[in-house]
Amino acid sequence: MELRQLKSLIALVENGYNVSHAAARMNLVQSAVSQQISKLESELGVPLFVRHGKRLIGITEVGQEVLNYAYRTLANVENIREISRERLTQGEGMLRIGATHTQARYILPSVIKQFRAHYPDIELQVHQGTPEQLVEKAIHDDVDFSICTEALATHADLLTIPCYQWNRGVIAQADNPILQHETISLECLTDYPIVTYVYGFTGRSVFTETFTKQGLKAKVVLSAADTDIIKTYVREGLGVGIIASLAYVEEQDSDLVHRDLSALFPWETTRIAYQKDKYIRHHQQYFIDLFLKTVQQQGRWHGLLAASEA
Amino acid sequence: MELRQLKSLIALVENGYNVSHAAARMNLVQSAVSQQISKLESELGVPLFVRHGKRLIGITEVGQEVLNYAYRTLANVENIREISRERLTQGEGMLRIGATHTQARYILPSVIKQFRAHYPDIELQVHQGTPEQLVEKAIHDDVDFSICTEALATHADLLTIPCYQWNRGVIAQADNPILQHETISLECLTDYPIVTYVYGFTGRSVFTETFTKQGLKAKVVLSAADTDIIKTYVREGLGVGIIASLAYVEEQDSDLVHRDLSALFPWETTRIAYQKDKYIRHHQQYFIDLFLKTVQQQGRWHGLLAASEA
DNA sequence: TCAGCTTACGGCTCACGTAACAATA
DNA sequence: TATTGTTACGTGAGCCGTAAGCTGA
Repeated sequence: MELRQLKSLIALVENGYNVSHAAARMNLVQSAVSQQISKLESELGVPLFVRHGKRLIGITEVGQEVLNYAYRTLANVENIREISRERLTQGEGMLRIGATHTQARYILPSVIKQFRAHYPDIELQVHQGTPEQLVEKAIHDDVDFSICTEALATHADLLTIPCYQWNRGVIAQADNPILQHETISLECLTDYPIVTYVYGFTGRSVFTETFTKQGLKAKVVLSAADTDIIKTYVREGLGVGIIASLAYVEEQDSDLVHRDLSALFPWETTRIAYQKDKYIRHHQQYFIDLFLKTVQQQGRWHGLLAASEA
Repeated sequence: MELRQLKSLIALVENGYNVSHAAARMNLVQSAVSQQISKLESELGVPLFVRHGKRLIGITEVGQEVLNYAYRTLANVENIREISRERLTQGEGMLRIGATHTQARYILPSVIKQFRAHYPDIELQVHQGTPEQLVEKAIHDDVDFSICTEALATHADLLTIPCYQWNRGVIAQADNPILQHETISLECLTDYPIVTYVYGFTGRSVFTETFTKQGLKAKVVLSAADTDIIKTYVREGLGVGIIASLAYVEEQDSDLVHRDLSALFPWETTRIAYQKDKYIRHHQQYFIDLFLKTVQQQGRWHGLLAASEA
């Protein structure tokens, strides 16, 4: 068996079972790919593709299993290259972090500042996106890892490390009547117009679900993807904001009052996610360690750590 | 990069960095291996071996990392072969189970009986050994998986599945004075000559530790690797036996009296262990499922399952 | 001097490209 | 007929083997 054959297999599947396209993608002619596939099938003694006459129209069950291992095999080969590249370009290269706006704005700055001090020559890229996009980016190696709260459970190819937990708080203008309640309950919140995150971001689905479970419904008058926009509209008097508490910054937001709501909502866990079989370069590992250390020092962990790596 | 090169790398390390031996092992001449290693090193751009002049005397740090991925890569390739072999020889082949005497004698029979009914043409091999040997066998693929209680935590390359829990009981001849105690305590046990397992088997180390923690010391007059021998000497009147309760069989051992001691000792967890990256054939998976189902039906689980896969 | 690795060179295998053929839509 | 896959065949890259050259022990 040759790596060449596994590459052909993958290219073929990724190009809709079209040998010509796969060959073009590999900078080869059709016949070359055709031959490699034949060799692989004859060595294994099992057809890997479903054929209508000569035309390939699908993959067999065995083919699918082989394909999975072919991906892993080539990923390992890529890791070997990465290891040596690491050695050759130590302290150089780049670090591509996938993060939501909340992470990038409120959590990452202090970590990145420390990182830069240690690795001044590494180019840092912060890729923003929705949690779904970040998961995709991590899977397709468009980023080295993604930091997010949602949408991580779905993919089996990702390894996730729980980093910290957060919960919500309400922010309001100082004269807002909601602040006169001694303790703020869910029922009480439904009386006020709310500004919070859009679906898919920063725990919005859990937010909504919490009300639904109690048979309640929050009056969300505006939802936004990031906290700064929420604050802006709260300042405009559109309503009270419900945000991740970590996004309330005493110094900058002194015109707004923040009240903790962690008694009302479940704690959310933010995780770092990266490809399961990916080789982690030293500076990547350093960043992860730094991130964990930093959030730990900030006391951002609530409750017990559930052992949850797959 | 070529698989050939990774094979050379591995062969070289496994033959004490001796190119000639490695080549002989691969049925090649020295120069061939030498060339492949050169190619690999020049492609990666990093030396993988430590040299004294021309002689190889060790592996570099990078080399070690590359080696790890080389093993994984070739393991994946082997898995691909295994997948197709599976398809070609469905229902044939063999199942190689590593087990201690206790497993083989008291737990496996009913599982194996069911397995044979479903896969009559599969050759069954039960490889016995000490837990340490079984772990080694699993790692070196001398068995498909090993079933044991000890020595599993040590190796990172093994995946382990908790299967069932067991604890100890005392067995004694009906007229033995120990049976007159209403409840048997650790202190009480120290008064009697004890026959139990040797170190490394069936929880012996935990057994000893339990006494030590209480500042006690059991008077072990004879230790053996398997329960049948312990029973034999108990019948000879040498002392009272302390065995895994599951090894007391009402029908066969009616001449001996069994008293449960699970209040005194920690529960032990028996696990199935196999290579992390190994491809599991259908009949292997079937056996594992059958084993789990059977011990579960027998109610052999005590307490909560700790999520413990690595 | 021996054991052991590298380098040079030649034969041979085999992967790829060209091209003719086959089959499907 | 256009598109796509297979088969046949020639060429060239490269792998392995032989053998000569180095280099420590």
